[in-house]
Amino acid sequence: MNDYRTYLCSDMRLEDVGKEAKLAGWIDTIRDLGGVLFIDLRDQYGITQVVVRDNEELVEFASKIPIESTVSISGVIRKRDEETINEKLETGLVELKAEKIEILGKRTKMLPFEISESKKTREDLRLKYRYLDLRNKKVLENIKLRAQVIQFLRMKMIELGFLEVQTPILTSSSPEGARDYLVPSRLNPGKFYALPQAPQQFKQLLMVSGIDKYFQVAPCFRDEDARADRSPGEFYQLDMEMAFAKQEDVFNVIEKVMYDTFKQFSNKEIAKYPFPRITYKEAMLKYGTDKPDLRNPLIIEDITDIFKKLDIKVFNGKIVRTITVKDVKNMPRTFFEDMTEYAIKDCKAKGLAWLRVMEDGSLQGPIAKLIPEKEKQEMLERTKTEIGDAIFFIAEQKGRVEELSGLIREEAGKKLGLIDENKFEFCWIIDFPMYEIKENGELGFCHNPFSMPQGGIKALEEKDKLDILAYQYDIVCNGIELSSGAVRNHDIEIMKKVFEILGYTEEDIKTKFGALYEAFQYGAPPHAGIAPGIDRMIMLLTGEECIRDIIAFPMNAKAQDLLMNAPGNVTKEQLKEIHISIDNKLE
RNA sequence: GGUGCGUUAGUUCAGUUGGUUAGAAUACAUGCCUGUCACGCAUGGGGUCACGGGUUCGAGUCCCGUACGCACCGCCA
Repeated sequence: MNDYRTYLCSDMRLEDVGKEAKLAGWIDTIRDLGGVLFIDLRDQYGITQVVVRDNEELVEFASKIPIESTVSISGVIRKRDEETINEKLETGLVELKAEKIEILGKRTKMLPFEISESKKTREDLRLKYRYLDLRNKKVLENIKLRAQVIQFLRMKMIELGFLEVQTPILTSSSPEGARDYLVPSRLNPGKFYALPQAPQQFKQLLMVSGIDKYFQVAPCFRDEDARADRSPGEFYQLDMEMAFAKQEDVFNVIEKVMYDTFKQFSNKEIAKYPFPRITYKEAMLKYGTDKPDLRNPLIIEDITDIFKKLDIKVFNGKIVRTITVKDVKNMPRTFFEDMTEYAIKDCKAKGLAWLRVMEDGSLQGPIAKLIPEKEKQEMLERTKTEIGDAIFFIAEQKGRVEELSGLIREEAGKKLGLIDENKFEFCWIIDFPMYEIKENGELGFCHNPFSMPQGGIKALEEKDKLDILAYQYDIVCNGIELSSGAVRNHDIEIMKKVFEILGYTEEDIKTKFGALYEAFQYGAPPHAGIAPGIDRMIMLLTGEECIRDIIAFPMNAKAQDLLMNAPGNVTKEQLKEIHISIDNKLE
């Protein structure tokens, strides 16, 4: 290959025995046995054992090289003896007998942590020395997988006829929900660019331009707080949009891409597409969430009507939902007590009623005696509860009842071991409402204002506002929301009406979405799209629970880059140039 | 902005009811060892117990505050 190496550390095989060779890499370990010593030499691709012997001077020299230094070692490839073969290594049948060792980059400082143990090390330290953390094979594997996944996604999208178009990073602030990152403009004093929260408006404008199928591995920027599965600051989406397309057209593309990608990079079982389509309303009722984990077989039922006929204090005036757990006759009473404690402590519920159906058909549990025989039978039948099963009861106000029953469903599924970790279960959540009542009691958009309302102008004029649905959908996998998407509203008249309902004028639309508003008056195609989160896909594929583990140079929870010291201070001159002065009170 | 948990050797951790010289593993240094592969063995150096205050005869240990870290809530096309 070149002066440093003629082989990679993963490549030597039996057929190479006898050849002169040169390897370059990092010293992973040195095993010094006195007269002979072994070096495990590591590069991105693998590890090869180097043996140093029969040369006192070279052995002495090698034994003093600090591990994690970079070296170039030349010698002859030899076959390992039968009893010294290492089956754990790809290169384990051979080794390089060193004749010359050259130190290329000596490690002169003490390592802040052991490379092989870096995943167990304090996170801020790992991030500060990320380049060392990335020497760890397991950490590197995630970054390699990420590269492969992104390459595969690109290839798939191109195969399906999509065109990758890059959209600006320096753009204007958009009223899309999250906080913007702002960038001051030197040439335009007092004015600011914003980094895109998503290329939403650009991709819709591309549709108006005549781009038929757009996609982009798109960086997105949002100034919001982090979570374990949410990187602060920046993240990537597989952004896509299709002209002359409806909801099902988007589904067909994404189902193929998701299925193929997950099939390609995971051994877990994936249900073949079409993925189940679940309406928002049904999801909230049956799973208590708009991002259900379908690996969990438990289903929530509504039996409010049965309790309406009775007069039981804790249920009166409440919506009553149940979760039937099958075959729990051998579960100890503590299971039910633990569930109740979970509901009260972790979910801030007032309580959690439950009933179990005993061998003789009798009911046991805190509310067993309060329910008359007729209603008992009706309840068991409706919830398909049989001997050996049990029911949990969730009684709450609307809104809260969904949330709480969703949490109970999730916890019961976990506790009973019902969740198959070897599966990916995708689904679509469809028919999101167009509007919802916000916390301040006012009507607002449920998702985003770009979505096309179902039923058009007619529905907007005639229907109860809260009953109006949008062509708005989410794709969910194992309880994780990968993305939202929508059929967009490309009709100015409908758009005006949509905003008018919330009290916005045409002027407001012009101010907020000027470019789109204008463009849609020059012949816009109906279009639809979606933007699955790439980071979350990779988390699912790697099984990592922390988003930082699948990003090469992640920021910490406070959106700081500990390696590069960002955000950092700038000089007065720099500030002056961009017409910014810092409020002294902040310093 | 709020809540919870945490902070002891370079690193990962232990440290009993508050008790006298704060330990282990690993890393590091030195030495021994000719077939190891997480080599082994021996010896050694290494500590502002996060910081500040308080209680106490005595604080790594109990209390209060601060800082930092992580998780969660709020927030999040």
